[in-house]
Amino acid sequence: MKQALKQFSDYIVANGLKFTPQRRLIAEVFLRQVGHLSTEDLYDRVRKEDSSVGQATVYRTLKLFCDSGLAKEVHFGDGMARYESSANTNHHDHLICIGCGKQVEFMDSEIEKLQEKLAERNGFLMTSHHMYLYGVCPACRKK
Amino acid sequence: MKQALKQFSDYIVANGLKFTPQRRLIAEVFLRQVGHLSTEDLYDRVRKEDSSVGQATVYRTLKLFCDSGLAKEVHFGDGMARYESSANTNHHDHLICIGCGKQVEFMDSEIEKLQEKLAERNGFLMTSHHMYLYGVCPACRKK
DNA sequence: TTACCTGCAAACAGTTTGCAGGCCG
DNA sequence: CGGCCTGCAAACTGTTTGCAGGTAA
Repeated sequence: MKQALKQFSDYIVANGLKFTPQRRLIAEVFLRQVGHLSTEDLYDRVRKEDSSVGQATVYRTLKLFCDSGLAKEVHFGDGMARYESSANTNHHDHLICIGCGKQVEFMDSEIEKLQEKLAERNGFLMTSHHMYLYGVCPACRKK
Repeated sequence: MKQALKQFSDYIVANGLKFTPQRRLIAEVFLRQVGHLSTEDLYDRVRKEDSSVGQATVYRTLKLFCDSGLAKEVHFGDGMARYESSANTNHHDHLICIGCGKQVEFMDSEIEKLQEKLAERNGFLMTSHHMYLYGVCPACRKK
């Protein structure tokens, strides 16, 4: 079993929960994805492999992913939650094209350092952050 | 008439729309606020001065604020839009306490510069960004 | 066996929209 | 006077929840 999936099943067992076929399937499909996934996307993909799975189960399982540390919820400001695996991928931020919606993920340790400094300057102990840069991508700039 | 309010009425007239009492009231109440305001907050405040105003009008007027450049929509990831005046206040980002929800607004030109550089490095022309830092505020750290 | 889970559908919260009447310009 | 606006309520969208039956351990 892959590492991330094992981490999930361990979490489940450790908390007296059950590692059901649905949870396994949802986790497998989710972990296959490199970037982020909306709940609906994930639901559609899961249903392609087992059409009997309910939407509520997907929602509930995604919550479980977050609790277990397997996934993280991210928001792009369009009133729809998205999730990304925090097991395979490292922390990153988002660069989003306002023309075509293309998304680039990046990480800049210099910015990260400044953020922590800034939080500290305000007396805060920083635990996490979200950063979204919006702009026009190379392809859209040519149009 | 205050500058920001004038900007709004100008925009309205310029687009062949009407500067109605409701729009005026909503704008006045909105502009009175220093930080950000949820739609519901604004609705409640407006109703204290004129209880006949409908919720839909507040929603529609907030959209109009955004179109006119008077306000900007911001998201904190709790599934509820908030708006802040872009007329009186300069651009800023948010530092949010995960303990008590306290919010500090800040602006750091060093970070801003790095963000633009980064976007450019990816071929993007940056137009805007959102940055949210989450952490524990001084008061909550002591608990 | 017995929690815990599931799918379903109803419930929810925030937001949008259709409509009949009202009012600004 | 005519087109834009309004309040109301119904519709919508993403998400959550109650329930009765099913199932992992």
